[in-house]
Amino acid sequence: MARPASTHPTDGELEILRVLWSRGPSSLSEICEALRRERDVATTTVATMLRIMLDKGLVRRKRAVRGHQWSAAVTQAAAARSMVGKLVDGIFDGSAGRLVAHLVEAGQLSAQELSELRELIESNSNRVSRKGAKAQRNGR
Amino acid sequence: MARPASTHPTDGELEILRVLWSRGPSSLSEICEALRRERDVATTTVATMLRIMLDKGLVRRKRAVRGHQWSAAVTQAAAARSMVGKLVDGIFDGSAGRLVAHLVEAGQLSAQELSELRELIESNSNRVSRKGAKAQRNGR
DNA sequence: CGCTTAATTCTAATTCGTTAGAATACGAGC
DNA sequence: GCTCGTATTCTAACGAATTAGAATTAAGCG
Repeated sequence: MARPASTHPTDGELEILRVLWSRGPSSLSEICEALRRERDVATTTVATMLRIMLDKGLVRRKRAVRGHQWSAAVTQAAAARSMVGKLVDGIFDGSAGRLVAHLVEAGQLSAQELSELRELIESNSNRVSRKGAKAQRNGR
Repeated sequence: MARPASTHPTDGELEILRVLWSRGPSSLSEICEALRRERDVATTTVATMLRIMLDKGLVRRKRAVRGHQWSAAVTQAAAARSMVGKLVDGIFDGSAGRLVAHLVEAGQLSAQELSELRELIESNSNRVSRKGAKAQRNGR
């Protein structure tokens, strides 16, 4: 009858994951230090969040000389996939294309990004059209 | 010390907004009916959510013959903008281009969507490059 | 007018997310 | 071994989100 626990990382959890993604495995104090560059936060708060994230399977830990060494248990790409999926289902009727169209139309992309994107699509649409005929490459 | 109220619509609120976006202004019972095509929900639950959404400025209401007529106070595009912005800041370091790259690389886009996208970029990069810097196109 | 039914408001239970103090554990140095 | 400081666990407060019953309001109809 209450709210179900989110399967995706929350905002706060994402902050910590960002630190771990960019720094790699870190101690509690290192995580705190990184977070404090953005905003004030108590050490125990971070510790509590880490414990909860451990239960959820978002982070892992390994015994270290002093305390633990914490690391992300989900990759940035995996988190991106699930969050983007949710967004797409939520407002773009499940169509990823609509999301991209929105970005282009809303002018969220710089000219440079657009041109990079064009290249990316170029190289990627080749790959896609060859997919399923991958055996072709060497004989088939 | 508690969680701050979200500035974006929550999952439940989004469900209701989706109904209003697709149906237009609706009565409580019409909203309930639409929601019940997806899952079971009590009328009072929907009424409570609408009242909260009214406070947040997500919906509007107008007196009707019987009760009110409810409508979305935010457009789909505006909601998309804020939610995409949050996602981009959250995992793509503020770069919308990275989000699109993720979509392309993760194979979330069909071949057809890719080609449509290519056209969209074509027509759009003209617009963008004329806006500020035309030096890009044949400079490099 | 009184009954039915839809809509709304009032109230509340329950869990989640966020925050952090208090208590505890433990390695290091004197 | 005892103290110092860092890390962890325990505990808890509290608002947000979700759900919905009970009570109330009000329209429409016979």
